[in-house]
Amino acid sequence: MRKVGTVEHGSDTSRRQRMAPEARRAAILDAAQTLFFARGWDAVTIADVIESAGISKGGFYHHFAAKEDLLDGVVDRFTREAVASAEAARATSSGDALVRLNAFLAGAIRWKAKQVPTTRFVLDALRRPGNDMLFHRIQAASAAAVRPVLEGMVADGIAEGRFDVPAADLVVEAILALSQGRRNVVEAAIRATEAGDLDGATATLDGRMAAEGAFMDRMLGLPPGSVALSNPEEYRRMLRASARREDIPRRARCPQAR
Amino acid sequence: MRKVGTVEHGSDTSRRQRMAPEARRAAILDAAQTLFFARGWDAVTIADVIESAGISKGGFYHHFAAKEDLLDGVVDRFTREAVASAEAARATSSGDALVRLNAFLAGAIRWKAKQVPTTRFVLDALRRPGNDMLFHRIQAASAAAVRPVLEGMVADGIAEGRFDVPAADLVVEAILALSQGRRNVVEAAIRATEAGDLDGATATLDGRMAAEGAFMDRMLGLPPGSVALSNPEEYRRMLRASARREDIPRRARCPQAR
DNA sequence: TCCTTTACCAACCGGTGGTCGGTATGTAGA
DNA sequence: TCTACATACCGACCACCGGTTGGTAAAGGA
Repeated sequence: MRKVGTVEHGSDTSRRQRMAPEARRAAILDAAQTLFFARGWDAVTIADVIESAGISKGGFYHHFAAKEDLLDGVVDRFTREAVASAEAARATSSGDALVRLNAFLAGAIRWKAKQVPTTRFVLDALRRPGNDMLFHRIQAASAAAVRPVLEGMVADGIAEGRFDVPAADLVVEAILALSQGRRNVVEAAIRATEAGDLDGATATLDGRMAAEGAFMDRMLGLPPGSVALSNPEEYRRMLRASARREDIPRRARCPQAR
Repeated sequence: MRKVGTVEHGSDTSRRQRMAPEARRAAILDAAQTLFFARGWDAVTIADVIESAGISKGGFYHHFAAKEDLLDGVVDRFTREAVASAEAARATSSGDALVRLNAFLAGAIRWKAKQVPTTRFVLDALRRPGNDMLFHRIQAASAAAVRPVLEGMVADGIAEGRFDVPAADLVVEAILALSQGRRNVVEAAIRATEAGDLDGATATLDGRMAAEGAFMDRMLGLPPGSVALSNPEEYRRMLRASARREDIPRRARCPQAR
């Protein structure tokens, strides 16, 4: 038996409003996502989350069994968005396989651009130890979500006799890897933009995308210039938008500087 | 001031043997590596490591500033081995760029085969939350170590007029991604081997490697069959060897089943 | 022999994820 | 309207983990 005494656990002043379960869950998830993106996985404590979400520790553990469930929730949200975007791009586009592929890729890039805050965070945090987990999970989940769509498009192109590939699954793997490797270029471009060199940043990013297009032409057995990823105006617009956002403030206290 | 009293800190019975710094460091690193590979990053505590290495907590922190340094040490070892293997393959091979590339790839695959215990661990643990970090670090460090070698070989081939590629850096990215994506196939092949289907496993693995070769032919602008990765006899031998090893035992106590 | 450095130790600490007994707010049936 | 049960929520408490600290003894040079 524990010595609890006559403590009034739920005094009227401290008791919070009762919310619908899904709403409370979403609110906690929102708070957690913001904090994770600002500080990284292991720099965020349950105490931070419950303070930000306005709930007690016990209340938190009523909705989530463990801290890891927060990660799952955030990653799930990303995955769902990516899938929805990819499926939408696939559904709305018409024409032959190449046209649809171009539309899909453009849509995916545009979705990625909307994720610049996240990207920015990942760029900052990639080398910081505590964020490996969050980064890895998001990347793996996104790739897993996009892969089947890409596979379908490549298979369609082959079936239509439009694409000529020796190994379709390897092509998909390579395309996925390219989009992940693009991160470094985007990082450089964003930094250059913030440093004032919008022209140089645009050239860098557009050059990378043109090279990716040429590479995909080669992989899919298409004549050069078929996969059209070069789009300087759009990239300029994206970079300019990315430079305008504010950084999410970091935690004030820093327990050990190491 | 802390109340220490007259405690005998280093009684004769408990004081350990004094070792050479590098030897002790290596011993701790060995213990840590075994534990990490068996249980994963965050399931291993400092207490586990020091118990396994036969040293006190204070002694541990004399050699390592933080738990993360253990990770760095383990990953560094891997990276160094990969680099050494790659450089050796590059140095010993003679002939034109294609011959050297084939020799290099064969050497890299053979090195990977020696890592089957690790691979086995990663395969088991990839979905377990605690190992994301270890997995991600090893993969990133290996890729970072191999990338410059690959870049050099591709550049050589282009300079010799042997390869025809639109974007060399993207080709390297794709090759790296292919070797990482191969993991899933290796996983399936090892499982099949352990289930008794050595022929099927060999066919699966060799098929994948043949496809990778064909894909690289395409990327490098070479006639089909140039990059020779198909080698059923060797893969059969590797798989048979991989099936013979024992699993590292897991931790006995499990704090919460969750 | 003395002194400095170094390898090592045990106790301790702040903080973190997670648990537990208990309380208030619904809501369904009598 | 009263009662009974499920559920949203609370906050004190706990085990334990990574890391710090003050101190000890062996090694090694002068």
